[in-house]
Amino acid sequence: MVASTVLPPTEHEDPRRAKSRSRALTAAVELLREEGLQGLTIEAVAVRSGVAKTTIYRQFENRDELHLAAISSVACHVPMADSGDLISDVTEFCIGLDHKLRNGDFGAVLPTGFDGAERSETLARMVHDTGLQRRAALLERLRSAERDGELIAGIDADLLNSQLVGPLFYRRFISRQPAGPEWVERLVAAVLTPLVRSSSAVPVRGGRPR
Amino acid sequence: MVASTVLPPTEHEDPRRAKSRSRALTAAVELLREEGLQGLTIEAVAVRSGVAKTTIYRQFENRDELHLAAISSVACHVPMADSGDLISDVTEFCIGLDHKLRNGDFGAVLPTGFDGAERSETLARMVHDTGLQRRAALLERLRSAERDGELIAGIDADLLNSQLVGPLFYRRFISRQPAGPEWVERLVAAVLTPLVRSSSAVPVRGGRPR
DNA sequence: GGTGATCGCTACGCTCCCGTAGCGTTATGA
DNA sequence: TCATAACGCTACGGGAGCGTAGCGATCACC
Repeated sequence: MVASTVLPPTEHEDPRRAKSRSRALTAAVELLREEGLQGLTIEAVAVRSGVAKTTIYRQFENRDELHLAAISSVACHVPMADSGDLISDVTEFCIGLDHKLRNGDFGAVLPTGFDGAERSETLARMVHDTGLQRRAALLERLRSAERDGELIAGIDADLLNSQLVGPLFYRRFISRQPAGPEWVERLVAAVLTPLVRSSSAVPVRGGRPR
Repeated sequence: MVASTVLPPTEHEDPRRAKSRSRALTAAVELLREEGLQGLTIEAVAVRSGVAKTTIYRQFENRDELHLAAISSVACHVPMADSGDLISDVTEFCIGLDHKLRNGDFGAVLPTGFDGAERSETLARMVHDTGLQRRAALLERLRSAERDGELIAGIDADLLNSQLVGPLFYRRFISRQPAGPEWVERLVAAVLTPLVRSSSAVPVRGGRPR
């Protein structure tokens, strides 16, 4: 996906080529941060990066391809621990995700793709793929908890993913409300507590796990 | 909010003015649907609506203001019933919201504002305000259920709002997964069942759902 | 050290869109 | 009826950005 226009797939790549692409992508991400999709123009990237416009066109066919590459260049990895304590692992995971949504390049650049994804299949897939690693990690952890008997059997892992991660994205991009570690902690507790086997079923409320 | 450039607030408005604005806004929404924010230009709106470019400038200072007005013009109302059965009321409400997110102008136009909201305070407020009625209706219904004893006491209504509505937005705009009435029903059940008092029915964690 | 790939630079034509001005025409409301 | 407010139309200067072409200089690799 997002292949450069002319690239030797496995073979050795000319370091000059790699460097100019890297500089262009960095500038593109900065521009997206500061001015949004509107500010992402080939000309602006050229000026900021110091890479000649012609050189940029040698690696990216047009602005859309550069945009795509910029988004995929900031895809982030959120680590998922498996300590045996599901709720604390997932809480940590969600706190990490929330932090990346609100501080890193990832969260800043992602919304530049939402509108385009409505009409571009490629961009839609890119926006979607952005969450694949995260979703896979979460699902795997949930299933492992199910196997270990920490969770009740028959959980709907995909539904749980939406329940855990959806509110974070929602508050960050749509309702634009604050979140923060304590809030995320409450969210995870509310979602998972009713599903864990051992603990008595005390739902949500002022619980203070960990 | 989003006041027209030159408008007599309460006084009678010239019907010619109202009509040209309405036609312009309709065209703007269509363009946003079909081509996204990129396609929203004063010239394109003029051509499509049949309203002269100069006339559009007489009512909207620039593209951003027109964009803002277009978004606020599609703000939708989701009705909330109070039948005494909380889960069925909320389920219906969420199904209605999901439907509007995926079919109406509202869901099509909203993402055109996500990127800009990162940098424009006005647009951010607009995107946020888009959910005010919905949030208020949901919160009110939750509190009424709490008063009636249908819900346990001490619920965090704002958290619940994010839990119920967040996943819908998330799947619509970010993960781009399908939803549908059955899925929404499962979501609402998962979120609310652990909190309803008379939980003789369908405990999510009960014996052995399988 | 030689060869080919890559770069930076300048320049260009082109398109789109901006926002304004001027003017005659038409509909509104007093 | 009549003043005026709003309209549509045309025209314009200007800026931004696109994408390409041609060139000499430089760097990587054999």
